[in-house]
Formats: sequence, C-alpha cells, structure tokens
Amino acid sequence: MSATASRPTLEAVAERAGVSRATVSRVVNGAHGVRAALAERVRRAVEELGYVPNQAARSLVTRRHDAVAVVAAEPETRVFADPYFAQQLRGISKELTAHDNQLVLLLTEGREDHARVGRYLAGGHVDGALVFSLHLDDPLPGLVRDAGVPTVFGGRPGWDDGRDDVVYVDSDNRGGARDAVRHLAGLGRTRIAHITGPLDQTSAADRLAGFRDVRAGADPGLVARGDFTSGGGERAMRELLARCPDLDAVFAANDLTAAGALRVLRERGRRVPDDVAVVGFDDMLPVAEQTDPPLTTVRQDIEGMGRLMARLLLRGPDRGAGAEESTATAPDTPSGVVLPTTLIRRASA
Amino acid sequence: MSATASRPTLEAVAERAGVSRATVSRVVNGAHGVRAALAERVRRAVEELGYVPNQAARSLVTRRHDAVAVVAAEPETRVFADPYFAQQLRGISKELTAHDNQLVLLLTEGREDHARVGRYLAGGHVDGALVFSLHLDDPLPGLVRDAGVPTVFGGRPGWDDGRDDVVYVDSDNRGGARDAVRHLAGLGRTRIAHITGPLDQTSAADRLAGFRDVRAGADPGLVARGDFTSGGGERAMRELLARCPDLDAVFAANDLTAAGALRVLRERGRRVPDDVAVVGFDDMLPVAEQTDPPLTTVRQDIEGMGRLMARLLLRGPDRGAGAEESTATAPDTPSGVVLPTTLIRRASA
DNA sequence: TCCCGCGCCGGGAGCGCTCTCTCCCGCCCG
DNA sequence: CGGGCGGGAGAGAGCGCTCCCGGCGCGGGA
Repeated sequence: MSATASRPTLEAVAERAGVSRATVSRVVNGAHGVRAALAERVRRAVEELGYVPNQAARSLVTRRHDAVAVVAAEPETRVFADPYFAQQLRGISKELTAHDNQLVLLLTEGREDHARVGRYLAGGHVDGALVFSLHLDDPLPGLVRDAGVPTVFGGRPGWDDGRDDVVYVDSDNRGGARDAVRHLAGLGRTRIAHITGPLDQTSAADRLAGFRDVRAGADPGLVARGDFTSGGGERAMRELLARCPDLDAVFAANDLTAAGALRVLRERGRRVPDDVAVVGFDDMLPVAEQTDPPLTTVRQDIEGMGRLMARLLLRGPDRGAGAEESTATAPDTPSGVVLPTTLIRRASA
Repeated sequence: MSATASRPTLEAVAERAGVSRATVSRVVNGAHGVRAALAERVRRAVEELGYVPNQAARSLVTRRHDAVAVVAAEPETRVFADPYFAQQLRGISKELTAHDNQLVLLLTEGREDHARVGRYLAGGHVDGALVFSLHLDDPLPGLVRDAGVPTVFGGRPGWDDGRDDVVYVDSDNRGGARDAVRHLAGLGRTRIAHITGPLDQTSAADRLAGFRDVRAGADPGLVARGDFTSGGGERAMRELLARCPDLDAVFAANDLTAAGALRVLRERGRRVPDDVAVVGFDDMLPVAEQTDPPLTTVRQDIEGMGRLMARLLLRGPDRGAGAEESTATAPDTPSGVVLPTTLIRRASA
C-alpha cells in the first residue's frame, strides 16, 4: 500500500544525528530547550533522510489530529450552492492550510450517511467540524452536537433558538436584502415585489425578513414564493404579474430566480430596468453577468465566510466544547458572526 | 481537544465481553474464526460501550489509512471548472464512502503549496491520490510521482507520452467534439467555425482535435482561440465574424464560450440557429439552459468520472492489467479510461 | 568550597491497535 | 484408547511517536 520502502523514523534520525529520540522530537516540533548546535545537526539529519513524522503515531499519543471535517449535505452543494460551496471550501482550505490542518470532506446523502457521519465525528478522528446546514429540519446539527466535537456552522442553523453555544458564520442576508430593496426604492420604485427562496432555508427566510423590514406594510400580493431555481423564478414572476400587473420592481431571492424572472418579463414585453427593475442575490458570476441585462445583485464574501469558519474553529471555542459544562466565560466569542454584503450595480436596476 | 471523556478502547470492550483484545479485534474487523456466540457477545459490548476503533492506532500498525487525497489546483476549480469540480468531488465521495475511505482535500495555489502537497503525499498519510491536472506544464504530476503514492489523474495529463503507466480518467473530449461538429454538418452547415479553449489544457486541445477530425481541410480562418470564458468567446466570435462573415455554425469549446459567442451574434443581428447554429460543450446547467436560445451542447458524465477515478484507485492501480471487467481501451493508451459524452439538443443548433 | 538550582538531554513508559505465535481443547483416525 | 491435527482463543511484542522524569554538568550564592 504505502508503496515506498519503509520511511525513516525518529529513531533513525536520532541515530544519524547522534542524539536521542526525545531530542529529535523536540527539534521537529519547534525546537525549544535544545542547543542551537545540536538542533542544527538534527535538522540536517532530518533533511538528509527526508524524514516526515508519522502522523498516526503522533495522533495516537497527542490525541490531536490537525484535521478538520467539513460536512455538507448533497442537495446543498447541488441545487443552488454549487460555485458557492466550492468557494467556501477554498476559503476553508486556505485557512486550514495556514494552520497546518487537513481538510476531510464528508458529503452526505440520505439517512444512512448521517449515521456514518455521526460515527465518524464521534470517533474522534478530527479535531473539529465545519458543518453546512441550511435547512430548518436538518438532522446534521443534532448529530454533530451528540458527537461532542467542536463545531462551527456555515449559515445560520434553523434551530438557533438563542442558545449561545452555537457558533456559526453567515452573511448578512437580511441586511443585504434591505440594501437591495432600499436601492429599488431609491430608484423611485413604489410597487416592489419579492420572490422568495424556499423558506425552510434560513437564508431565504432572512432575505424575506429584510424585504419586510423595508416594505413593512406592503401588499402581501407582492410576495411570491420561489425555490432558488430559475424555473421557480419564472413561475413566481408570472404569478406576480397576474396579481399585480402594475409592479415596477422585483427583488429576487437569488440570481437564478432573477434570471427566470427576467425571462418572463422579456416575454411579456416589459423592459428591464425601464418598466421593471430587478435585483438578485449572490452575485453568482456565470449567471449574473450572463443575463440580459446584466444583473444588479447583492454580493457576499463567500470565501471570507469559509475562512472565518475555519478560523473560529481553530481559535477554538473548544475548551468548553464538552457538552454539559456550563462555561460562565465572558461571551467574547460571539455565537454568530455575520459578514456584510455589498450591492453590485449592473444594468438591471 | 477531543472533548469527550476518554473513549472506550478495545481493552474495555474485551473486558466487558470477557474475552481478549485479540478476539475483539477479530470481531471488529469482519469476524473470522470466532465462534458465533462469542462474536455476538463482543458485538453487544461494542454496542453498549459505543466503541469506535481508534484509526490512528490502527494505521500505526497496518500502515493503511483508508484515506485518499484529492489534489486540485486552485485556478481549475475557479475559472471554468467550478460546478464541474464539485460534481466530480461528489462522485469521488460516493465511491470512497462505499469503500469506507475518507476524502482528504488538498487545494493548491502557488509554488509553496506544491511543496506542501508533495510533503504531505510523501509523508504517507494517505493510501493514494486523485489528482486533477489539466495543464501541460503542471508541476503536480511530477510531485506526485516522486511521492511514490498510487495515483489516478482526472483529465488526461499533458505529458502522457504513451510510455508512462499513467492512470487517468477523462471524458471523450475528442469524440464529443466530433459529434458536435457532425451534428452541425448534419444540419447542412458548411462553414463551421470553432472557438478553442486555452490550448495548454488537454481538454481544449482534444476538442480542437475532434473538430479537425471532421473538418480536416477546413479554412484555418475558421478557428479562433478562446480561453473558456465568455469574454474570450465574445472576442473570438468577433474575430471569426470579421474573417469569415459567411460562417453558418460555431462549435464553442465550452458553454461559457458559447454564451459569449451567442451574445455577439445577437448584437450583430445574426439569428440563432437560423443564420448561425451554435454548439457548446460541458452542459454546464446554469449557463446552458439560461442562454437565449438554450444551448445545444455536449454533456459529460462528470460525476461518473469522479466515481471511476476513485474506483480505479481503490482497485489498486498497480495491477490494472488484471483480469477484470476493465473498460475497452486500447493497450497503447496504457491505463487511460475515457468516458463517453452525449449531445444534448436544445434550441441553438 | 559546597550545595542548590537550572537548563539540557536521554531513558523509558506507554497511546490503542494488529498480528504472530503459542496454547488448549475437542475430534477424528489409527 | 492414544496420538495427531486443526480450529479457536489469549499472550505479548511491537508500530512511531510524545512526554514525564531523572540525571548530569555548570554556574552562582552562601
């Protein structure tokens, strides 16, 4: 299996350098209390032998793995979050790499996978977990909690019931939505509609909340339900047009939805943005730039979210991560971190 | 770190079941030579204690890790391959999961990362590697080879000179391109142009080769160079239109390119498909379905590629010539497996 | 001068598991 | 009825590493 002829051990390095295993070990993990001359000799031996520490042996005694699990449910990574997830992954990867941690990817699909993930996490193979859980009824969070592993969530978990032992990173869906709607209002639009995402996802719910923040008393007929797909956007747009033919702006819960809406608007002969202004969400590039006209939308710092998740995990809210011990610590590690969004102005609004 | 109070060991299970460690070990790894009654008792003890084997300890002695590294360079996962890479990852994940292997994700960016990856692979932390290497001058393949780890490549490596026993999985870029061009020809088009991808990537080169297979003696002016982006597609399309105003079909190296071409064609008042038929490649859904008109394109089984890569690796790439149901590849392409593509007909051609 | 203390280094005991080797017991065959 | 044989179970030796502890040499204070 491991192909190469037996790799050199600490022992071998020690012998070559004429010191003990302990000394080599000290040098290898950040020399400290070793005379410079000796340390140098050890380093040379390491170099010459091409020594690489055996992580398994190390973990066995330290009980640390320098590895973090990233858990995501299949559907997320598929439907709407594709480039999204990849970008978060990139952010996570960078941060982990910077701290010499490995990234173990766990993609789940269906119930049995959940059990598997639970077992894996509980098995103590990793030092922590980054979990993407976008649905209200997602079983993952519970599993992870039972596993007793330090965890940071990506996206606000639906069951964030105020317990502050839940650490998550999200972008400011609500604030971003407010910005989008205010932008439309600032354009002088008065009949602003909203196509939601699937409301069992917190991001969709939060965007709707943001819309309502700004258009408090708006005609409820101006809100139609979508599902983060372009097909859903088309359907919702038709519905809206039927109910409120006089609408002059649409805030779509994501870019795909906006693309669908755009298509229907064109088909109905409404000019964008002249007759109807449209704003999306996500700034999913291949889509937002490709639409006609290019989409004004709300951009999130997706990679930054990933980075932050990893950083929070590594900084460790741990210590108190053991389930029951009620740490009366000062809450300077916020339970939820929300990243700002920015409105990207293109031609559609 | 690993939070929970010390997890139960083999020893603990053994004690509870009233047997020796060895026996528990035998039961845990596929009972074999243990009396049913005893085995059952052990299994109960495992259950009751919630025992999970310590992978580190196991690896230490077996020298296996049941883990596979997936190595990909940043730019790939970014520019063109975003949803693409995610899908392959999904396929890989499924296959690995089915064989109880973990997926360690290594994203690289820049030279120092390469060194890091090399060290990691050489460090014997994983049983094998799946490497995505699309560029001719990619340093990754060399690194991996030096690391002496069983490897399967995703995409034909540029330096596959026919001598190397390189195992890779690719989709039939050349054949798919041929299908696309034949389809255009079958539509009665006679002035068929091609917008290439960046030709330092084998996929782009192979698609160009496929185009040439069908249009052997074609006017060289009918080939323009793109870069797999929509901007590149626009530029190339303008160029083509300037050189050959009478062209009546375009085969674009990927969907993004096609989308760019489509935009230019519309801007120039050419009707698609009436005046100019357009075919893309990839069937990148958010793009291909979103264009106007929806894009006829060549679909690859991306997830299947991922799956196959993992399967080949787990099968043990060294004895790939074994008497298995190996795919029908010519022996002169030593260990490359090429997956078929299918033409998806939509409105653009 | 002696002794205490401190800074470096080596010895050794495991971490939790697998695997070989040995032992034991029951059964079959001579 | 005894010896050989084979299958099932246990004992023990590590895998490569970290970390505790004890020893040793040197310097400074009494």
